[in-house]
Amino acid sequence: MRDTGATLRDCKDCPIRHRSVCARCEPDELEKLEQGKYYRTFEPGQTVLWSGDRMEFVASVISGVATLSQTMEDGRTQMVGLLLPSDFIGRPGRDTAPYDVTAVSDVTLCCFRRRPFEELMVTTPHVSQRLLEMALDELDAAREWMLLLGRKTAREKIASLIAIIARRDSELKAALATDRELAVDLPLTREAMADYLGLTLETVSRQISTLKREGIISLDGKRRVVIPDFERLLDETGDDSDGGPIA
Amino acid sequence: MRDTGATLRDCKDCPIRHRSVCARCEPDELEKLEQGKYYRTFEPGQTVLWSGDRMEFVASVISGVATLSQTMEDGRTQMVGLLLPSDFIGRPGRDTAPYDVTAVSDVTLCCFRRRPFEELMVTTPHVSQRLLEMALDELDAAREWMLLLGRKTAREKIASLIAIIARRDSELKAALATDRELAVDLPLTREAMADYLGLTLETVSRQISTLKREGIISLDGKRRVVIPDFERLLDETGDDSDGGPIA
DNA sequence: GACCCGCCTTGATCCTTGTCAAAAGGAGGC
DNA sequence: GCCTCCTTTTGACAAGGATCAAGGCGGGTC
Repeated sequence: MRDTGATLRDCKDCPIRHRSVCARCEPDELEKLEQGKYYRTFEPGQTVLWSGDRMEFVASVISGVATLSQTMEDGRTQMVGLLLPSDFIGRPGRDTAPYDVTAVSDVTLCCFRRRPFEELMVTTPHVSQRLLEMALDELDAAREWMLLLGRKTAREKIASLIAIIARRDSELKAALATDRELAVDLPLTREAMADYLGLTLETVSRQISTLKREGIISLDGKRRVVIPDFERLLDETGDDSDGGPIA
Repeated sequence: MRDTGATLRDCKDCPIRHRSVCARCEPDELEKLEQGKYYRTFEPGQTVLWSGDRMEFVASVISGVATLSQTMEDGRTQMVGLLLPSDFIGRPGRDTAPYDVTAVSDVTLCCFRRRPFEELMVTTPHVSQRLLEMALDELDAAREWMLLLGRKTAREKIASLIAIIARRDSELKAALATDRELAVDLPLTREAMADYLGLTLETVSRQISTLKREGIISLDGKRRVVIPDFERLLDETGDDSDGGPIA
């Protein structure tokens, strides 16, 4: 929770400028936003927000990975979202957090106090427009995840997770060459993957071992996955050939 | 797909006026909307939209129940949303349907051609504001469903489904008296419930029988469920006592 | 009333995944 | 270098839910 200070002060140089909630803003709107923002950082494992907490701020993820998760009374946990750079935390018009937000890696957030932000939304229509787009995209992602959780086998779940991370990774870097060897870092522990996929960590480990044994992936250390043939991995996801679920 | 004609012409008398996408509209905005709208009806089992179809219109559900679902190549199906009166169909800025939309009962929709609606959104801010609210609510519902799909047992899933339908039902009618006997109609077949819950229809049937045997619910016909003690049903959902999942 | 068809229930069995347990890596501290 | 802690792997076994297979109910039609 230390302040990163002056290192990231200017919105124009912000790495997520074109994809975040402020992506559509005009220079004058950006200036207004710039007034109220402040940075916060979190270390791996640190909790950003507890479910039920009052939300004093909203934020965009600038760097790092955080998770959104729900826990039942007896400890069963389900991850309901993965927060990556440019993703937005918080919901205008709601003042308690519905989920736990936990940093997985070192995370830097660009925060705004909630009230001022809500007022700002009224005066800068480009923010609410963008927020609607982002909410609808998240809704699609959540629904795709419902198919995975409800109907896919453990093997398909693992293949899907790796494919999704690989696809997002390559989006960040360059166009995806499906026929080229590809390597991705899994930002999650086996347990976090299990919580995301609705499995146990043992099953995750076993399925990864099986995919490795069959040559569909290989491991470089525990966390780095090499994908010799992306198409072949996609065959294991249960989705139809053009990548998404039939949808 | 027959036109209901003149029966529902006036927005002021619309049963979903205060909860739909136009809930926030001022009289003058409503007038603009009124120009472009038209009604369509669908019979049980009829498909409103196939996934992949061009979406020529957006719509609000006025009456009846429809489902949103995804199907995998081999036929596995997952329902990703239940569309009830006031729910919105369609996504501004996207022109192919991401999911199948199917009428479960007789359904009446209030439709707008998509392009004019999108233009309208720009000129009537109250529509996009309301759409953002609705999208965020749906996102919460989807995430609650992810917990159910990923972590709940078959028994908890059934109990949760009945509790959710009961709660929504009583919202429509009056305040929920948790200690009073309560009866709800399940608008879904066993198979549709299975698709919603990520189970097979046999498991759904067995769990309903078990809950009945234990006196937690009783059946009046196949579709009507009587809940003698709502609290006791809630105990079986796996959620914490105040109703929602810990969240 | 008899027949049909769709929906639902129930039973027997199988199989995927969860549970419990132990051991193997790997990273960091002393 | 060695120890400790945490993550991951692997094994043996149990169990929850799926699958396969009959039947039963109920609402329509003729």
